[in-house]
Amino acid sequence: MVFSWSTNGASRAIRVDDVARVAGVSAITVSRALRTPEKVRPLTLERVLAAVKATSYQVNPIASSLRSGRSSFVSVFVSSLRNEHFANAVQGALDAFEGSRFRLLFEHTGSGEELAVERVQALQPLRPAAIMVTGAVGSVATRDLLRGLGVPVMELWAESADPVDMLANAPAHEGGRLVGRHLAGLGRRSVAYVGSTGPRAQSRLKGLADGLAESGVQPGLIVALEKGRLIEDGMSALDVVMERLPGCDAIFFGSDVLAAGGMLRALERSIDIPGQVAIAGYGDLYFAGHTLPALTSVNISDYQVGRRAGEMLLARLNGRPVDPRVWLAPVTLKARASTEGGPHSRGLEALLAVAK
Amino acid sequence: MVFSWSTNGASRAIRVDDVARVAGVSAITVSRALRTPEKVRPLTLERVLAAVKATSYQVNPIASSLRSGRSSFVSVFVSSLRNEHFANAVQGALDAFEGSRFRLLFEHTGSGEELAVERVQALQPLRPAAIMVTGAVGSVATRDLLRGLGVPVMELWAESADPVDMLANAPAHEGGRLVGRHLAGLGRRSVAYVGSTGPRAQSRLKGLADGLAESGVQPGLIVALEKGRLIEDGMSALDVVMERLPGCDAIFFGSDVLAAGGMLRALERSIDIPGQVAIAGYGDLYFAGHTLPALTSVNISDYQVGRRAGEMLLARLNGRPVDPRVWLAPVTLKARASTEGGPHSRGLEALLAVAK
DNA sequence: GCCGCAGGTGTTAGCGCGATCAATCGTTGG
DNA sequence: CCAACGATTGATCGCGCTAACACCTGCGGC
Repeated sequence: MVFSWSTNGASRAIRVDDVARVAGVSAITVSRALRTPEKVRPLTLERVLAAVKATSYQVNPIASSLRSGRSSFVSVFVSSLRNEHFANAVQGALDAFEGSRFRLLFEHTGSGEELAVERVQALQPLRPAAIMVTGAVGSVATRDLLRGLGVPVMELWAESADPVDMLANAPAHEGGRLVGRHLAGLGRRSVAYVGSTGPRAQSRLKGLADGLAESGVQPGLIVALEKGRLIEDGMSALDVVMERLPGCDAIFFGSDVLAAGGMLRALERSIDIPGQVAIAGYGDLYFAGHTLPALTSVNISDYQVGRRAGEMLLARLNGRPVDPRVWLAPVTLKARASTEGGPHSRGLEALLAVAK
Repeated sequence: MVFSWSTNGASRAIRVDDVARVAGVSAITVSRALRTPEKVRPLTLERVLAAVKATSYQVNPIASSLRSGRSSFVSVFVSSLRNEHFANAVQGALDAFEGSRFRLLFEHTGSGEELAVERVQALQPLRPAAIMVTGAVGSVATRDLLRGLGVPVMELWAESADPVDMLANAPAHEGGRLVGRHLAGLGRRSVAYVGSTGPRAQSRLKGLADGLAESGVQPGLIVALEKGRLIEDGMSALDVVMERLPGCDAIFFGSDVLAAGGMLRALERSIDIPGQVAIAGYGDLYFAGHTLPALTSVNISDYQVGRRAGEMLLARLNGRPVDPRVWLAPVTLKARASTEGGPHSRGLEALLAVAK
């Protein structure tokens, strides 16, 4: 048996036994001191913690997971980090877990929009401490599987009225309603909606309709984009709107990027914004306040949604009850020049004025 | 019975023994069939794989890690996903590992810019299969520690000439040089640089200087922003430049967001772009081609950098040698109207023309 | 026949920790 | 002083897998 005492070689990692010996207690007491300190006498705790510090001991999460049947990983499903709101939310969750013993583990999502049953099944051997899913969990089979895992589940950006467990979201319906009310309140009567077709878009659209209805207005046209995410998509969507709803005096785009495209195309076509057509976006991306004219948009607190989601999960993981289990982020309308009066209220004419 | 483990939590998970029994072999043979199939007779392999399928067996990565001393996690350090380029790169890496047995694990980065020694030490018990770090690993202690772990290390977005192990990057020096050459070639002679102070910014600036030098031009002013990331920072930076370098005829911003701010402020101050001042950005974010005037920028293939980094790591993890160990992404100048002739070549006047 | 060798498979053991239950300690009241 | 009890601490074992080694088979060469 080769056993090296050399200090310069690949020295063996410190284990609970080593700490136990230094502290003059048994291994299990070290384990308890670190996991359930309230079950250890204060004096003992102190000695153990001192020994931990002295030996630079770090718990081996792998061995811990195998024995306890629970890992310290929070499995995260995110369809794409190229979506800025998703990326910001994930960063929020990361920040929430900073300093805790939990880490975020990215699961492969596959190509489909829906979270596939097999993807959840693949989680089982890992025994994640919690699961975070972007978007609602639609299929009943997947919901049952998730519940069966017996761990906290967080649905992010989900519109579901009946979450699997916990949910954090900026309610799209409310966002849409704020825009509808705003547009109708400004006297707009022929309103088009441009956006994708997912459940969040549906809520947003429903909200828009409800907001408009307060003033007796109905959406005049709905342009559903299958995969519309680019500025170019917004540009061509504006053309579609102007062709199919000639008297249109307001367009609500499902994202700020689309809205920016719409404004650019309007500029090209000499359509006055907001004079002829008011334009509103969704998401309040960093550039929204700086387009010309400044883009009216809905702020959805993306970072906060992820941050709060992380905090809720962490609370549950630490044994604290979380109530209520649904958290809705503040959704605020940022009314800017693209829909109403303001420094650039008359669109291009304002640019001229600035340029003198 | 595929779902038996989920519906009533009582049922035990499938283990190697179960598969072994079905296949009529020993547990170790099952393990070998899955990890090193070339060491198993084809006929046996077939029988085992059939049994795996029949039992819906999934390897328990936790137990595997504990025994083998090597996990299937790739530890990732990213300072912030709010940086779009970083988020895109991470998505690239995620896509590269899709379908493999490896998963990305997000490590807490702490507040400091540099990767702290303790953060790497904290990895030790986890035995990650590989490590991915955003930015170069500067400190010698951290470098030694990383090497000591004996796993593949990937430095992303690092300018280092002497990587710890592997490196994937869009060379900032080259990007800067392209801009310098471009600006000087257009006759610009009084060039300012606005950007942050990190190592990548240094390379970019060095590249700019080299590119300008080809035409005998030197940077006329360097504005170092400690934490400049917002449009507003770009706006105020333009004011600084115009005050301290009155004859300035070109500004290179370290990011497109800063550049957008600069252009907006120029518009407010009736500074003609590119007539009076040419403006170039860096990163070629999605809006760069759609500002007015369109923003000249440097495309850095952010998604590809992460994707390729993931592929290189995966190759090494699968035992294939990776050579060369440094991959430099294509860096291309997207020359647009903000620096040169084109549809909006005369800045505001072009807007007027479009507006008729 | 016998050895040597290599490819294929099995046996044993233990990775490091914590669930479980047993043992011990300290305190209180009679 | 001792019993009774709760509060601490300890001994044992196994979580599921695979490294290390043992063994077994078949084959070629002498």
